[in-house]
Amino acid sequence: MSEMTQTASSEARPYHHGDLSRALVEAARRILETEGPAALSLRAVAREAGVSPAAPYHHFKDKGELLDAVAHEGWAALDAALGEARAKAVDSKERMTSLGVAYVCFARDNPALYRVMYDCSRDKDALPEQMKEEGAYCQVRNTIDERSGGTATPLDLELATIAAWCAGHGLAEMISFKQFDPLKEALGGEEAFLRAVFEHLGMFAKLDQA
Amino acid sequence: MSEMTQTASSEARPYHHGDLSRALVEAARRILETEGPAALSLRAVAREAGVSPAAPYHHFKDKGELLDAVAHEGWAALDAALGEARAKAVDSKERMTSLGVAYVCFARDNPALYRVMYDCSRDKDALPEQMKEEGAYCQVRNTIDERSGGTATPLDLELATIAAWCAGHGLAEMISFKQFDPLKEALGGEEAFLRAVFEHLGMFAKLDQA
DNA sequence: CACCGATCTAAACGACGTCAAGATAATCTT
DNA sequence: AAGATTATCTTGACGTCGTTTAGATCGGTG
Repeated sequence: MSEMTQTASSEARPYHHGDLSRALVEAARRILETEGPAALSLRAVAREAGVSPAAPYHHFKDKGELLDAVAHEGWAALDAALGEARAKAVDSKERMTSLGVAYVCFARDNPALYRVMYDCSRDKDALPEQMKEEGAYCQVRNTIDERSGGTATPLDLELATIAAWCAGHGLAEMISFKQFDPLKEALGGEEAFLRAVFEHLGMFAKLDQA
Repeated sequence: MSEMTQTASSEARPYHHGDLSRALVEAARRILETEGPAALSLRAVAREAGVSPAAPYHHFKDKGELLDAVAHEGWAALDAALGEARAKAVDSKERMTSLGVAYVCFARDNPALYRVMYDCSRDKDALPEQMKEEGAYCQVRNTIDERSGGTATPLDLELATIAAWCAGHGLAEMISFKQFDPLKEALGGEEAFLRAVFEHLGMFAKLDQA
């Protein structure tokens, strides 16, 4: 089996790595966290994993495919984060806001990973299949459905899910702009700011009045 | 003065271009529209403008500064688009939705430019100054203020503006995913889809009930 | 007219993504 | 167990990129 996850500084590695695919993805995530998306070159990933620049091509068709793998892990992590938030909130009314806050916090805490996730999606003009089957998107839809007491029509449910997703993503992209720092302070912290914006969105006005 | 906007194929250009800054920005926009953001290299821009790869450095500190100039024009174009939409809508209730639709349509019709606009903002962790003074952001705030009859507190007004902006941006980024194509058809077109989502956002529930 | 600063070119550097050839090791066949 | 096959990794190369340095060219000022 594979030894430790190994960086370039380790002792001599056997000629065959053992599990280079995995090591490359982990190296990529390490670079993303420490140096940001701009530093994420294929060569840098290979360097970090301690292999030659051409080695990754035996495991991924090209750079894009490696990033796809990274993005896949990102979506899985987001799924998990939303799942936790959903489980914690007891009140159905509050659960939706918690979900939104959790989404934005994930993006804030993993900005580079979040960027890669959407960059990959854009290249394929589609959100990952992963989301369709019990992924993050479904969690949002289920939470909304639950909140509406199951009375929402499929169309309304889908529209509400899209609306919520867009609001979350939009806020996730805005939250890092320092423009809003004074406002965050005035409201007593970032999470309070998030909750205030979500409240203003009143994303479920239509469902509530039904 | 400057001759025609000139591509690489034109007849011999004088050694000094005349207005290379402008020509470079225009060349960049041309490349963005025809070949997309991935093809937008400094060298390609210089090629398109018919100058050497080093020429741009006498007008812009680096590639980022050229993109800043492109982004600046993008924000101006967005301002104009929102201004038009705002002027057309007579009903105060409808005006807000029209503004949102216009925003998303701008992003859909100028996807590469829209991307450059936000990429530049991210590099500076701030939306452009441009927006602060009668720019797009102010137009949204003014429209919201107008709608609330001027009764909204400054805090509520700011939060509502942020909420609306996030919703618009989020929807703008999602609209291109083909995931939602069936839904668009079901609703009878893309604009109908946009309006439906905006309606579901009920972005002004809080202001309306006041 | 001579000069000077602004503008452009030519040539080079290192880093990048990618590919073709060859080396090495694990696995399969007999 | 020995040889053949296949998967994996390295070396070296190609073209492109952003950027810098040195030199060529030109417009305007004395």
